[in-house]
Amino acid sequence: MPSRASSAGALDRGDQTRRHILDVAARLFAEKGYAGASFSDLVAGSGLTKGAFYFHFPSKEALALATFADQQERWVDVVSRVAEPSMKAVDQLAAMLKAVCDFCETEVSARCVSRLCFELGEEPRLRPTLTPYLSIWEELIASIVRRGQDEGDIRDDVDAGAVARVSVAAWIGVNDVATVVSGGADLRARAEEFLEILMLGVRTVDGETGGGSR
Amino acid sequence: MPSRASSAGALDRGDQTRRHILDVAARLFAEKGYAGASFSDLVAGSGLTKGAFYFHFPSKEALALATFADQQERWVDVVSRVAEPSMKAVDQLAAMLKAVCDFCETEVSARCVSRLCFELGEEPRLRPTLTPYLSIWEELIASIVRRGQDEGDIRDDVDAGAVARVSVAAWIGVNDVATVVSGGADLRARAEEFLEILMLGVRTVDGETGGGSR
DNA sequence: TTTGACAAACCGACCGGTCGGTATGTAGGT
DNA sequence: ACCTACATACCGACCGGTCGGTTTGTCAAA
Repeated sequence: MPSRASSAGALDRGDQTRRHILDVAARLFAEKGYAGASFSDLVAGSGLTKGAFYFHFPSKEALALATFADQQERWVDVVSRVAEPSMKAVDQLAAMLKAVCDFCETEVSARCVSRLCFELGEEPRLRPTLTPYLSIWEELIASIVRRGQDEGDIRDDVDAGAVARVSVAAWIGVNDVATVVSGGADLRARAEEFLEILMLGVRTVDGETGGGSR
Repeated sequence: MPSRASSAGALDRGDQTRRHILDVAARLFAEKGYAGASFSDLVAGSGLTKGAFYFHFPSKEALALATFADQQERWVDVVSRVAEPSMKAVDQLAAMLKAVCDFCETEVSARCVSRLCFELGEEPRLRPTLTPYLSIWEELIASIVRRGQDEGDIRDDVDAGAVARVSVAAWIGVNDVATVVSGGADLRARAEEFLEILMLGVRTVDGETGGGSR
């Protein structure tokens, strides 16, 4: 019996450390940004040493990229969890917005994705790695908007892609503004304000069959 | 009788230097952010020396704050220049958006205002200095929206303040996204997309007297 | 079952360079 | 002479990164 199973608790020690490093990095990058969070900060923040860091990641930049990818996955998880097939598209959009607000309120590290995206994106070399992050959201939202059009809740004469692009950008801006004016306290209020105004324009008028609000 | 007037050409040499430093700082802060632009970068970027910098500004932070304030004034100038009393409010909003797009396209340093606002705003101590920047825009836009309501072009049942808050946040997000996905090339397209969708919701329906679109 | 070879995981001292900041010097106008 | 407006030299702390060494876990031969 080459036992097989056993290997638990030992072989994945490295994975655990890697995970820990990623979590700490996400928090610090979210708080201080890429340039603002020094390697020493990261080392001190975890209980580890430089050697451990550089064993798992070849450079600070690579660590940031890995952190970015890791946290992006969490965002995708959070958002896809609210998708119930029975839900109407317009309700799903609202639920998604609520979910990301919850996420931002409970996890300080949530903001690291957008911060890293924009700070690292300054370097044109890294853009191909970063921009898909935005595309994913834009495409996801666009597809839901199109479904909303099929369901008759969203006007047919609006460009689903444009709605998606605007929504993503607005969310990012709302997040930034809320952070600086209130430390994130009024994030939810501002986000709901946006959704309300957006829906004012794209929703079909009650009682109509869809295809323009007048 | 202490001469007074004459002093031209000599006394304002310092002002010129200060101006030059501010311009260089604006460009570098816009490109690299506060933490990313080192003092040495700033010194090297201008043809000057550290001594000159520290004569005019007591610290890097003070320089950043001064740069922020200086560039913010330019934004106010750019926007207020498009305001003609004869213009209808809705047209003025569109003109303002066009003006800020132009500004961002021609002046790379334009972005330093928002970057500094958010990066320095991380420090709660500086928020009281920074947040008025956002309030100014929100209040300016809100007042124009209210005028649009008086003129019957904007629905009475929308909250002008909310429209303003959303617009400012959306603009900031649009600017960020456009920078990272295209280096700013599609800023105008994305900005117009936003205005279109916004207007879809807040504008009164043609032929109606104003006060709700249905 | 012990043992020993080997690799993965981690440590921490150390590197050259750069950070923001200061102290001192000095040219030139008034 | 004195003050403004710079230049220069220098500081300690810290930057991201390297490296030789130690520990920890894996597996196979004895």
